[in-house]
Amino acid sequence: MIFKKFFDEESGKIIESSVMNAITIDCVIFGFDKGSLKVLLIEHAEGISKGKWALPGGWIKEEESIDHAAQRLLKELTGLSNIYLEQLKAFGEPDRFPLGRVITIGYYALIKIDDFDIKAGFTASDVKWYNIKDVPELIYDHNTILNYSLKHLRNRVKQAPIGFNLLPKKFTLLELMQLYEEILGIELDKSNFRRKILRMKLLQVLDEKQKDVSHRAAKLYRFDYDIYKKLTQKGFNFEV
Amino acid sequence: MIFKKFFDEESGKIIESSVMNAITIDCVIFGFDKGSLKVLLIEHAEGISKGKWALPGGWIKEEESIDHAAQRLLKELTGLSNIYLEQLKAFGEPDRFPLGRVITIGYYALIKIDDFDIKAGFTASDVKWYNIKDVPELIYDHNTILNYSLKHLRNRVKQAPIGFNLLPKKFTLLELMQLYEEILGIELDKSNFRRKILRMKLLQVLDEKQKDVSHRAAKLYRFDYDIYKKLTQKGFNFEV
DNA sequence: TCAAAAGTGTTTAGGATACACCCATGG
DNA sequence: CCATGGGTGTATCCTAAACACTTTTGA
Repeated sequence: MIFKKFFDEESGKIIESSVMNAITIDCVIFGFDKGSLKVLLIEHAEGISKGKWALPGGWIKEEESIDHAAQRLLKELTGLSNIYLEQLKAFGEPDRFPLGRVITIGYYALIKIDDFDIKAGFTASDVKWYNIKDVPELIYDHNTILNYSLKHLRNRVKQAPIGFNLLPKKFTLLELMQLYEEILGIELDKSNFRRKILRMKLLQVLDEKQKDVSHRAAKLYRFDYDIYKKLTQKGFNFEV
Repeated sequence: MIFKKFFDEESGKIIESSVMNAITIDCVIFGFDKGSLKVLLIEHAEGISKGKWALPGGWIKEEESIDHAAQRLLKELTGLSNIYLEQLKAFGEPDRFPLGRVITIGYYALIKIDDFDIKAGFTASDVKWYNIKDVPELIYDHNTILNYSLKHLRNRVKQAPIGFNLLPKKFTLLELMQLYEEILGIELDKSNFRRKILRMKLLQVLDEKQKDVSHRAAKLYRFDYDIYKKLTQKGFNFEV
């Protein structure tokens, strides 16, 4: 039986717990800020990868489900809970990890950057949001995992309105459009985008407008998850 | 180090090889025959699940990638190689396997039933194509895995022309339409389906017709993978 | 000559696309 | 009064969908 150290929230202490020894979880956490898609990376503080950047990840406890492990790790690493988190796939090349055979299960999350402060966990010396275009070389196969996630995100965002998880609760239509433009790498027509997105009836207009902008203030909208659930039940396509 | 028995093709003997001890692979193999979607199941010949039906699956060797393991297992179990095989996702509830903590990685394949004979492998006492609607209770969480695959297949089939993997090389448009109807559980309009599918330019008309049918013989078509590759490169949607 | 499926044609409604234009606001 | 983005309107083209119709062939 292998034991690893964890930070226990209830007691506030570092405890040891048994973990599965050939499987890890790695999380690709996407954010969106100032018109750019970003990913959360950590710098390893110890071990063979000390000083190198990596996707946040960790070990699966013996008694928890893998989904739970992903949620737990994300909470430990970012402070966030109850967010959009999805399994990507398992990565299992025999040589992906230099110290033995370890398969990792990739998860990805979309979060609202403004909702929380990031802070380096106890095996990380630093944690930073990287612009997708400026990601450095990462440890192991983490660049592969990231690229796969990105491809997956581009597909998923066209199937379901998951992009909203990257925006603040209240947003303008232009912000939403720019999010899609950034993720998909395409240009969209303002007028047509408005019509398309509003026709879907997924957005609620708020009785509120932008402030402190040096031009006509735009209406604010919010995404209505209940409406979305009703629409998905009878099959619903989200092409932009 | 844990060892398991394998059938070695080169020597024709049963050999022992080291495997990863907390991870398995399970395969959902879909087929299509006489208008019905089918799945390949095996009956366990030994162990705690003796006499029960299950998805074909097995252990991952220490030195092989998980994709390779899936391909190998599929070959051992069905005789088929080099076919459309995709990772689904990992299933990791802590209680999914009764004798310990084992995470399984699900794969699925679409194959042409007529292309090969199925035969029970050496830890299986029987192997059978089950109509999707008649699948019995399976071991562990295999029903969950199967249901997930089915949902996934229904989605995937709308994104990419993977359905062709289920049909014989030469097929009629009506057969193709019935395949989609069966998988998606919907009814399609013959005329509109023809137009839509032919406009995509994915099919090559053959200089051949159906034989031995008691009505007007239909033209035979085949799917052209090269054309498909060209089309996908510039983003290509496959809604039916 | 009938049944059954192959295959074609036509009409209509609604969405996609492109693009011109007016509106509101801060500087 | 101008720059900037917010927001609306419209003409054109294309496709989806519904459905009626003709053709071919074996029994």
